[in-house]
Amino acid sequence: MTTTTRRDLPTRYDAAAVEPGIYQRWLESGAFAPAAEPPAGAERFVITMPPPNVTGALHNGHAVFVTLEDLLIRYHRMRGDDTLWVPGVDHASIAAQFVLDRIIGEEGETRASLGRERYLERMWQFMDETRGVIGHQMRRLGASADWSRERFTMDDGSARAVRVAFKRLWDADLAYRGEALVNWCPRCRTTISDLENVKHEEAGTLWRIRYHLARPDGSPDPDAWITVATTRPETIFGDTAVAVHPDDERYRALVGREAILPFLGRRLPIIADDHVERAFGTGAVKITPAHDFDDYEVGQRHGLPIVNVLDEDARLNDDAGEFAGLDRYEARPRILERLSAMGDLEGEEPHQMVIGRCERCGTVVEPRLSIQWFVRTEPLAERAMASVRNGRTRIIPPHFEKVYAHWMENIHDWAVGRQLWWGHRIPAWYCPDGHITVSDAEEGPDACATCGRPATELTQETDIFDTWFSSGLWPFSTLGWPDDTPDYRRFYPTSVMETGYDILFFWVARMMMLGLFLTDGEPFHTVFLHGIVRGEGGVKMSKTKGNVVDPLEVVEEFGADALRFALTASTSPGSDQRLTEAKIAGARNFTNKLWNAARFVIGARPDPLAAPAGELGLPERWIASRLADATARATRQLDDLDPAGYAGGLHDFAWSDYCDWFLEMAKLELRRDGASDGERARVWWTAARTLAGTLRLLHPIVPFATEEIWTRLHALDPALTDGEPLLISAHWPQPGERDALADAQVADLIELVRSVRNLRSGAGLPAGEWIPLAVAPADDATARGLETALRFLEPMARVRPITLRSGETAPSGAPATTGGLGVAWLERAEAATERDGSGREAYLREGIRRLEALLGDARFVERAPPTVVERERARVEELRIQLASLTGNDA
RNA sequence: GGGCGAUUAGCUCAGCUGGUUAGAGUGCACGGUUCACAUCCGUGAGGUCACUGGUUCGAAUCCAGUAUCGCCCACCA
Repeated sequence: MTTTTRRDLPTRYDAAAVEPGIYQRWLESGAFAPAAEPPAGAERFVITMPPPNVTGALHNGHAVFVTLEDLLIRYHRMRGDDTLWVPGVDHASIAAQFVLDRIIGEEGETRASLGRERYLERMWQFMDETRGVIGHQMRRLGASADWSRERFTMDDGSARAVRVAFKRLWDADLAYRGEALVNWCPRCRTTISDLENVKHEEAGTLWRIRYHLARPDGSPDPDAWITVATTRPETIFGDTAVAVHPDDERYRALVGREAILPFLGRRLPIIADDHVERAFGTGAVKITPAHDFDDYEVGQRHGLPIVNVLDEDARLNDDAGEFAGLDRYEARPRILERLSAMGDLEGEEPHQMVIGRCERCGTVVEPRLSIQWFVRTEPLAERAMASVRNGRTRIIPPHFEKVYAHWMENIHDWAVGRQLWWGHRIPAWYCPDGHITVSDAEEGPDACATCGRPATELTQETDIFDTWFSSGLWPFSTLGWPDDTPDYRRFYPTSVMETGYDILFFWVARMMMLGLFLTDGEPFHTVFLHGIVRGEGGVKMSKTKGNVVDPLEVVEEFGADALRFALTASTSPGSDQRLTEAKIAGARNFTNKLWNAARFVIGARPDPLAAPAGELGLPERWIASRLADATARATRQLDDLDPAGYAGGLHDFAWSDYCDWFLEMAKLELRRDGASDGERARVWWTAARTLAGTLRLLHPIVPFATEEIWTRLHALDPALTDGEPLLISAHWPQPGERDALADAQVADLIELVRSVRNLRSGAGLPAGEWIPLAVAPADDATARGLETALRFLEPMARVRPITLRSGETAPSGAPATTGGLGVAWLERAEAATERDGSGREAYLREGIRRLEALLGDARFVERAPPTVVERERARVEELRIQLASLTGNDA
């Protein structure tokens, strides 16, 4: 038999060196995948994760979701639940095309030069190169997802789900095709959703332009005009009216007359509409229905013609006369120049305005009139709202329920078509007569659903779906839907959907709407939203700012456990957090602390190990009680989705209770003269078993270090691990019994040790010197139990000898302290001359003063609950006794 | 223009449904080579809980208002 000793183990835990090997062992053990059959009576726990963009490398924002989801799944796996975590990536059509366009650009190609087919071939090739990156990074962080079920939103299963979903929406009249003004990115050359149209406050200019009034013969009156204010002179060619407010006295006489459009000479009716803000600009607005959302509505109200003057690249088209062919921003100054030359540019002023830019490329978004596919969202939103309102799906933190509800209430129809190539093509076919056939068959329809023309005469829609359409199906499409598969039956609906609050609308809302409609149930019962990870100084990490911390670099330096712990310990649902190197280093120190505690335990094993003998001593009973408490708390916190509380609580338990106090006491017991081999064995077993219990509790958050230590404990003696060779598959512990007496006794001991150390330090006594101490026990009962306590007090406070002085009080001037165990004072002449370092007396006096004031207040005694009054009375009594024993006076 | 959140030690943050003299980590100061760990151990300093009112026997905690910061939504061109 080989014996492991401390010497065999390095004093520092080298996370980066051991983590990959541990992950490999987990993989080989098959621990990540659910059992073939659900365990009898097991509860279900299924994670819905946000599939990251296939194109992007993982950043620390992703590390948060990997960490939180992994910790939940590991916890529930240990609980014996029927767990599943399906990993995967999103095809991110617009983002992927953006990246690929750049790549092929470097190769001298463009989208147009390649054509759709070759472009898509190139895209799949690109996917082969990048698809594995995210998965690799997730694994490095320890993600215990079921990789055998890994999915991609462009795989066949997703494609089928998309077709079926859309067909059902179409059949239910929840999808339609129609003309509408949509957000258009001239650079990406596609429609984007409202959410992708990011508003920015920017400095612009407001120009005042004269539109001459029309004379009866239709010619412009050189001496009469109406001045409009605009920020977009280049859309002038699309004007079809001038609007003023109906109550605006300045213009009342003009309503009903006509103005002449500069350059083109078109006659524009002057109309009255409430939409116009009298105080803004000149109070007169040019109405351009094809290029402004407001104007479009005004146009609808007044039956105005719609004139589109921009092409898909945002260049002026042939309707722009002499300016045709110019880019919108090239045209602007030229138009202004000409207007100025004509004397019709009345003036300009700086103007702060909100401008929409494409989330992906930053180009100013152009409202564009086109025929698009829409999903009718109102009926879907109604249900999605109800599910949250009635609690069938809860959102954490709860205040996001309001945000969610507000968005749902004001929802617009969802323009789902994208004029891109990389994505799921909309399964709609047009026949020459204009009929639309939507089919969910992979090969498309056999014939026009309306007139029966054969498939050969039909042409498929070229638009693809918004990426979020397929993501919206994720919780069930990844489980085999629309087929009634075993996975779907077993794992749907899912349990916790964990993601960042920034995609609440993009993704969560869509999953709710589509899930409820398509599966007739909520896709998950809990939405857990985490915050954004910011860097040093609180700035959001972004590539352009160059402050992105690569999780893999962190992992290499500090270990995945450290990153996971740092992220978890300072996460608060829905709130942003700052990730600093100091935090990560602190977490790394914690894993090192665990490692060294294990080194001690392993090295301290008596050899040979006798059979444990005797009753559990005070430190053993105490740590068992503390472990019971830590277990109960950790369990509750994980059930309540309080990962930060869980991490923090165990950090304290492991570091403070177990290492600082229990192991220190255990050392003394193991080395105590006169201890029998059986007693030593008993103490060691407690130390080792408690360590094992702590590892179980910590495993979800620091899986690697705990697994590594577990392995060594198991090798040392399988009895320590209950014969469970791998911690990842070990069971979550049940909390043991609390021991109130041991809790109190050790709490008193700790207080006394601290107080005496405090006295020493305050008296300026050298750290290494042994100082005589006198102790007067609080009472006879304490006196009888004091022997054990003093055994620990002596070395821990470095006091010797300790003399019992029952009934005595501290001589005046002696550094003294008191607590539950009684009074203690340093017996040392020169110490007495030093200042009283404890401050204990002042503390007690202040406490008594406050409580007496409180209890002397008749209103408090009369109105506060009796239990509270009673508790305060008992407290003041306790403090009085302590003070009396300390000073020798009857206080 | 609406709405939401935040404001607690130098820094990063806990503090649940109101009830000891408000905590932790980190930083700082001082002291430590006793054989788990200096990525460590011990001791200490440091906070009128943003401000003003109110409710209450009692408020960091509940209510109202104010200020500052942040975020989300929104059709003044």
